[in-house]
Order: sequence, then structure tokens, then C-alpha cells
Amino acid sequence: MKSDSEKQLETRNIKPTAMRELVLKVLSEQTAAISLADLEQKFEKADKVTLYRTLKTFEENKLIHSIDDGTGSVKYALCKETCQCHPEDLHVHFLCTKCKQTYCLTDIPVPSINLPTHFTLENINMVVKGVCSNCPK
Amino acid sequence: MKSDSEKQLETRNIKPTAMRELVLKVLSEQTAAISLADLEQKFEKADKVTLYRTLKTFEENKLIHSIDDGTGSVKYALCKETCQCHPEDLHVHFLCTKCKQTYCLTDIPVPSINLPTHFTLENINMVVKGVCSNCPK
DNA sequence: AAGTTGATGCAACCGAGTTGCAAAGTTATT
DNA sequence: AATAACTTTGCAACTCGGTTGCATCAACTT
Repeated sequence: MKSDSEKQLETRNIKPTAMRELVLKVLSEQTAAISLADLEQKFEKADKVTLYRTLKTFEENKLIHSIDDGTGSVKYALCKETCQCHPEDLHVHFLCTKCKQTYCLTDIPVPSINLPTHFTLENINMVVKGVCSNCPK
Repeated sequence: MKSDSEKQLETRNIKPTAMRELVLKVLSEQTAAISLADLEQKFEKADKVTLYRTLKTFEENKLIHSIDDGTGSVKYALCKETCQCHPEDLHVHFLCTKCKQTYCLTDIPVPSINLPTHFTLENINMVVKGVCSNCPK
């Protein structure tokens, strides 16, 4: 009998080890994107490098995506099941300057941009900074 | 008789030292945004920290703006004279994955975003990745 | 000229991210 | 079941961009 997380890993062609299932579990419990350092804190005893490589593997296989919100530490969040991380899959991210949380605004697609001639588009990173609805104004 | 760069610094309330005028000169010669390390290379003999603090001062006084293009090193570029770095002043940045140059697309304003209710907006960082018009496709 | 303020330069530190390598675990082969 | 081949994990140590402390130097004030 396979667990959900096991299946989830396998559909992304990631060999489901105990460690990876645990990391996936933690990731799926988050309401905001999480940094490597934050992730490390969620475990009693876990090597930073292992977590680092786990995240890399997850990202390569498009199970998660990374967000560079400009704070100096990259955050990670689960992709939607169908996500291929193509420009049309991308959504806006929001960094709250009060609580420092980084949220995926999955309902807000990154607007398309008319680039100058002979520029080709591969990817877009759009991070909005401000105060989120949970923080006092 | 005051030089142009001297006047430029003074309008932004920056005391015009020799060093600062030199840095401003280099910045104004760039066609793409420049990192601290790149800037250091432009000088025979200049301390990284001095350049670092010069850039900080310039940025605080809105003479330049910084761009976090996700490469791991922050780039800097001159602001327009009228720029106050408010959301409506912001433009899109473009990182070429071939030549690694980061360009200000000053003609392309950052599109406005309808945030969820009770989210307030302070700033937006939008970096488009792809291949620029100078690089072979 | 002495005193105050700000700018500069050197050394050293910091933290996020990353690599090398050996040990442990897993899978395949006979 | 034993061996071999490969993958994952954990520790140590390193890199690199950014940053701070502090002493020195320059400019400006009284």
C-alpha cells in the first residue's frame, strides 16, 4: 500500500526515500514558501546538505519551485500537480515586509510582457512586496 | 565651475567626493546594470567596501536602483532624473541567459497587479529571463 | 589651529549556498 | 544469499557576496 506522498514522488520520477517523504510532508503543510534554513528547523536532526539536495531534486523534477524574493534566502513551495514551470504556469509571489512570509499568489498569473524585438522569453520572476492581510497596517 | 556629475550628486543630496564622481561616471557609461564585483574591476585600485558604501549611498538617495536578478549578485543601474523609485516608476528588468547581462527595460513599466483584499503594495521586482537581441538564438 | 564630522581603506566576519568524500542504504546480478 | 553497482545520506570544509568594526584621512566649523 503506497502512501500519497510516495505516489506524488513517483509521478515526478523521484525515488521515494523516507527522508524525501518527510520533506514533502513538511512542504505540504506550509501556507507560505519556506527557506532551507526554516526547513532545517522543522526537523530535530537532519543534515542541511541532505535537505538542500532533496530540495534540488524536487525542484529539478518540478515538484516544487523556488522563489528568490530578494531577502537573501531562496524560498521553496510546492507546484500544482499539472505545473511544468513554463512561463504560462507562473504566478506572482508576495513578500510581506512585516511578517517576512512569502506567499504564492497562485490565482494571479504573471502578466505577459511585450519584449523588445529579437528578445526571447524563457522565464519571469515577479515578486510583489507589501503588507499581507494577516498583518496590521 | 561645477561638473555635471557634481551637480547630479548634489541634486540627490550626496556630497560630491572624487570617488563618488568617478563611480557615477562609470555607472553612466554602462549599457547594462553592473554588479559590485564588476564595478571593482573597472578601477585599478579601489576598495570593495568603499564602492559598496558608495553604491549604498547612491541607492538610498535614489540616484541608482538595485536589481536582484537571481544570479546571486545584485546589479545596479542609474535611475532616471525624476525617479522616486515608487511602484509607478518601476520598469521591467531583463536577464540574458547567454551573455549574462542585465538590462533595464525602461520603456516597459511593471504591470499593475490586483492584489487580494487587505494586501497593500509597496514595491515590485520583475525580472524576465531569456535571450537578448545581441545574442544568437 | 583645534575640534567635529563624514569618507575611505584594511581586516576580518557572516551566512547562504555548495562540493568532496566516505559511510550507509538500496537495487540488481549471479 | 553473497557480491557488485549504484544511490542517498551525513559530516567537514570551502566559496563567494555582502557586511561590520575600527583606525586613518580629508573636509568643513568655530
